[in-house]
Amino acid sequence: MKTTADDPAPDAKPTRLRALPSWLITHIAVPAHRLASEAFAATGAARYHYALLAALEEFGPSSQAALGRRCSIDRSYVVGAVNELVEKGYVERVQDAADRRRNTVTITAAGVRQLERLDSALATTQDALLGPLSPAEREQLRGLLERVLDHQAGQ
Amino acid sequence: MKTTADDPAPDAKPTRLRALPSWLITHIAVPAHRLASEAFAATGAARYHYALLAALEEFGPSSQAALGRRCSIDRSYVVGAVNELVEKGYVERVQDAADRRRNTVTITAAGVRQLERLDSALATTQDALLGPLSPAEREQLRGLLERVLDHQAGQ
DNA sequence: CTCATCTCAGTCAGACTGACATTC
DNA sequence: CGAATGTCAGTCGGACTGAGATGA
Repeated sequence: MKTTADDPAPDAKPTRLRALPSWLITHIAVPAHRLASEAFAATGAARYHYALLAALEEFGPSSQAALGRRCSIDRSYVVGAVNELVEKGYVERVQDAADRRRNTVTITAAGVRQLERLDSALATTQDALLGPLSPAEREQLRGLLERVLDHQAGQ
Repeated sequence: MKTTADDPAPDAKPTRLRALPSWLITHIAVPAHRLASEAFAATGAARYHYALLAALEEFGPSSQAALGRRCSIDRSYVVGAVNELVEKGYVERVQDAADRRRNTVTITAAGVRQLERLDSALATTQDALLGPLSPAEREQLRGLLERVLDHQAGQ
């Protein structure tokens, strides 16, 4: 007897939710975060290491505050993450002579190598995340997401 | 003097991050979540109300466990959310006569009206989230996200 | 004086876990 | 017995806040 809706495809999602970009995004964010964390852990990296190394490699030596702004990371976390990176020899932290409030953080050669290791670990991750999407579709998705993020950053 | 990378566009994001779908998604998820929460609050709804009402409207009366599966909500939260919806008169909860472990939850006429209010509140939200994307691009994005989510659900 | 930087301590909501009684 | 349901308690890492010391 079919009094309740328990029988058919017990985990079918309501079409209203599937039609809602914000719902799709917040739910995809969960595996996206998990996959990235696993890739980091497997490469001996932690939470914000990749973003920090990427910013240092691209923009050169920076203060911790600037790093935080560039990577959308709170300055409180930058402290700890830079500590870890220093300990592993991936960055150097020296007090800025011109502005002695600041620490100038610089990526090392070992840091660049670690960044490249993380690059390839993350490439695998993106495959697992995007699954059946073709390269063209992935780029399409990436471009659309980039525009959405830019719009939000401009708010 | 330009010894550090603090000067140019102080919040420019590293291209490595912008190239990473998982980074884009997890960062867009933050405003997406915030915008939806605000829309819910403004309509007198809370956390999971929309998903639950949508599932009930589409699939008919369901047990709380089935609701949780359909909406990807832990059954612990379903309890509280259904309590709130009952209190507001948007759903009814009665013990299932055939299986007395279960509560059968049914949406009311007032619940359908509330669902429609939430529909239009969320439509505004999607505009704020997706900003400059054309309708065709939004549908393209939505379709790609849907395929990614389906792939993750199948994992 | 005001502001930015770095650092650490504390807070706080949200996601998850475990346990339990009930019923199939 | 094992499995599912509804319910409630507790736990736990992650995001955020505030304050304080230093210096521009």
